[in-house]
Amino acid sequence: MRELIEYRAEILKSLGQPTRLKIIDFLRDGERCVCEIFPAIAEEQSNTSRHLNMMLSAGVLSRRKDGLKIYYAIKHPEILEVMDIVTRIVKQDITGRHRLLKAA
Amino acid sequence: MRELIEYRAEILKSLGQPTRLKIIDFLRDGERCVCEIFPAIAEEQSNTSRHLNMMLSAGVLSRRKDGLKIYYAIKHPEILEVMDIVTRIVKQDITGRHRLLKAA
DNA sequence: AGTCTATATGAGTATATAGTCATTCACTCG
DNA sequence: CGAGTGAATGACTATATACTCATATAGACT
Repeated sequence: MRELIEYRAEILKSLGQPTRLKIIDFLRDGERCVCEIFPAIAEEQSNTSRHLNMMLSAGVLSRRKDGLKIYYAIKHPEILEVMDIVTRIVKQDITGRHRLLKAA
Repeated sequence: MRELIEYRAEILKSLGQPTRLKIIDFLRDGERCVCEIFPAIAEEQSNTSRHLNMMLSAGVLSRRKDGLKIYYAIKHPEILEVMDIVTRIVKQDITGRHRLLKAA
């Protein structure tokens, strides 16, 4: 069961990159094909494809083919919970910083 | 507000590495000094120090000095929620895989 | 002051990552 | 079949990362 740690790290790492976060944010409302994703996040198709693939093999996304298009979606709704929690932490920390700055 | 994404990524990235996960797991029960942490996770003192520093500047850990010792702790309890969710995802995925393997 | 202890840092190495451009692959459909 | 479309991949570059060993810092204690 020691690989659990590797697996957990893989998931978290795959979420911890700005371009991939943009993808996750964009997929929040449901599955999208690559051709919708890369313009939405303003990245190259090839780069987007690599990031999608990485999140797929980390177990964060799922993939579905329909004709020529490949649709990616967030595989576990819990991923969105994680994102919400992290967003909450960030906002807390930022207001905390403001407080400190004002106090200084 | 666009830096929010960078900040979120920084937090998640800082959690997405096996050695750092071991540290987080070890700090689950409360603050510990470096001298307790690095033997517990079986890593070099210097390497441990760097990881602690990284998580500190990502806003994941807090730091307290007491005499010669430096105590690190998990800064936001929400971090543990995140870890629990991710663990749940991993376990789900693993049992899912087993099911698939058995079916095959 | 001098020693000892706990932590941090410099320097170096090997590997991983994100990104780009060009090309290939897998299909679909006329 | 052949053209055209959407997605993936090869090759490359630049930068970041994890780690190690050795050394530096900061503070405590005699």
